[in-house]
Amino acid sequence: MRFDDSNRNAMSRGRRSDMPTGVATIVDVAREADVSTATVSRVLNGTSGVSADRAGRVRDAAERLGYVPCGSARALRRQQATVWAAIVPDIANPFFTALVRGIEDVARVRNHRLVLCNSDEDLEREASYLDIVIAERMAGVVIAVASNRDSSLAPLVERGVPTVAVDRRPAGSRLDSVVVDNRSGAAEAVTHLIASGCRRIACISGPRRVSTSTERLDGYRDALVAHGFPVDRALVRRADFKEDGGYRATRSLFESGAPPDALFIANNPMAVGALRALRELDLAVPRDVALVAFDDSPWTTLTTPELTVVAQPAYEIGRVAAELLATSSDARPARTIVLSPTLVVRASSTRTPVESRRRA
Amino acid sequence: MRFDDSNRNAMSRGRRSDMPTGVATIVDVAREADVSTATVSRVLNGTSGVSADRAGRVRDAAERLGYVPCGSARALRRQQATVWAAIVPDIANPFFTALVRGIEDVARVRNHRLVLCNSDEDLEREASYLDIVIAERMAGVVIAVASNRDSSLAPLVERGVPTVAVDRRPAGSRLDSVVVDNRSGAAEAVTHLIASGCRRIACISGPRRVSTSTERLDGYRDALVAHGFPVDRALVRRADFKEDGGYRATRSLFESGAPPDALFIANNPMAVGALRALRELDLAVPRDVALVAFDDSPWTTLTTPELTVVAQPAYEIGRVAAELLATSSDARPARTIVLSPTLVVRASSTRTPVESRRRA
DNA sequence: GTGAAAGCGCTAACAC
DNA sequence: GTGTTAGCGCTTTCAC
Repeated sequence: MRFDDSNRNAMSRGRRSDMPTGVATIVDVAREADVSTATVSRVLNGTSGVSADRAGRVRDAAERLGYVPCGSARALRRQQATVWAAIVPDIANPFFTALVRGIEDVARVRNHRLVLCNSDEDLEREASYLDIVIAERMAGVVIAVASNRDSSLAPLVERGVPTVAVDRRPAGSRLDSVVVDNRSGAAEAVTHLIASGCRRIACISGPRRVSTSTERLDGYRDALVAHGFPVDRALVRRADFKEDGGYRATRSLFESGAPPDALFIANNPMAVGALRALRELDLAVPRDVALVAFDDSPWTTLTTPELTVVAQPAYEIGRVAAELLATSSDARPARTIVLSPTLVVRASSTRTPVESRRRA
Repeated sequence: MRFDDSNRNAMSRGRRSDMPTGVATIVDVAREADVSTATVSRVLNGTSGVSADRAGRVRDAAERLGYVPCGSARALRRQQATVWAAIVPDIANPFFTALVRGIEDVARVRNHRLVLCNSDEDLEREASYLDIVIAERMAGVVIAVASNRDSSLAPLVERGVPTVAVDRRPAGSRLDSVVVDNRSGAAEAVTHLIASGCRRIACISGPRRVSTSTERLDGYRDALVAHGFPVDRALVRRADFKEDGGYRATRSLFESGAPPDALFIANNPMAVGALRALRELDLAVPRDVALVAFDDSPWTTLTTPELTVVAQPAYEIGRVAAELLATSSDARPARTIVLSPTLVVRASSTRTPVESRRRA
């Protein structure tokens, strides 16, 4: 079949006129500009070596027909898409949205499209998105894994898909990654609670399968041990990093015989749940319970009292990860970049001596 | 070139063994299973008419090679991808994340992929995402437009891309859409403020180009007029639907000669900014200023006082929109589905008579 | 039931 | 500079 005997284009170009009604292809543009498809391709891809006259005609024709090159055909031919994927476990968590903004901004500058995928902390959904990444031959992935162990990044690595891990560090894979020093951040938070006079500090951490959970819990223990406090298993809860998990963990802590006088909560959504529980239990912060949570967010200064948090440089994590992605190559060895969190002390954790010790 | 003289596959299959190291194609699977590519395709697409024996061999081979069909090639051939796009103006706004969750859940059931795009209320970014939708020949779009007028959905419509508008209603296009009754919701909120004894009710709305801004402002005016209040232009601000805009509008309202005694704020991020401003100005809610905001979110019950809001059924909007998208066809006429918002009265707007009228 | 082969829209050799 | 042409990997007639 030759271009000129194709009747496809009669259809794709509307009934009577030259108005682009269907989908214009490169062939339509070529015919409209009276050049070859190669020339069209060259003009539209900025390849040099086309006369100004013809280039102008091509651009006009493309404009007139509302031509948008077909991404699939292009990707198929080039064996490479320009799309990046960001896979995060919770799109409603401000930490991850800020992180995504960081990726986005780099992607735009680098001329990459970014699509966002929400794994919802679910391995199956994550796997299905990883399949898409492979199927669409995407140009790169930034991922906060749903699990350090089971997240099967292996297929990506095997196929040489540039991949950067953020926030959570997948076990055993030699990948570029950008994380924060969770352990120190947590230790600093708990040390601060100790300094505020808290004695029974509870920790609500996340699921075992996620590195940040474990590291933040380790930091909590470090601080207790460093100050000669016992590490009481009854004061530790593993929740799911979601609001309801934080709520239930908090209730369970206070419904036990010996309630805590402080809460260290390992992420933002769980802090929302915890605060809800404390309201219901009619417990005042910081008088009855002091509180420090991981991750800052827009609303943490709107509560009464304002929340003390371990703030992560979320936007920066995303930005750095995307830069790493943009410059990734088999040549250079995998890098792990560790950024530092910052303890932001506000009213929820500062207790005057006279106020404390209400409960033994 | 025939299949068997292709040396591409030698490369794509690793150095020595059958281990899938590069990217396996349908040809690899066909060879491995000793069938034709047509048969592989039939098996993997569930087309009937393949013997159990061969089907089994194909599945085994695909499994063994870690074969993932190439989305571009498939889309190119089928002239249709299965991907849906959701384009929203602010990914950090809980309203939109909830809405996206609604879309996601339907997409999964309907076997569509969903990618998320953040237009950031920016027409240029929105346009660039619309280009992608066209370039990738996506199967459908749910969009909350950045502007009713200028959002150029026309290319989508011309090309017959199934499109559903949510939250904001694009002017003049005959599209399926799912919105809430903003005007009534706003009127109800303002009526409630009036009933609480507020006299100088200010409104912080969004940009002119967005329908929700105008509708919520109209509702505000409706309520004032209905109760014989003057509509004072000095009490109306147009901000940008973002936190800083809410902050600045609030400061400007209170730095004017005659400050309001109540604030009606047209979305959630601006409410964050407003609350921040009120804190700085040392104004107490609801004593000095009563407050009602559009959109509920996880933190609205964590502030002191809790926030009175006009809650939208965000998840439901997304769900309905996606159902509309799934069942869209040229055959049926465009539908507009209007859902109802709910006024949730909390402490930020309820003022005891004795407390009010501090300022004339 | 099964395979051969055409061709989706594009880019990149390769010819001229 | 410009055009011709061979496929990228897949689905889908069309023959058998």
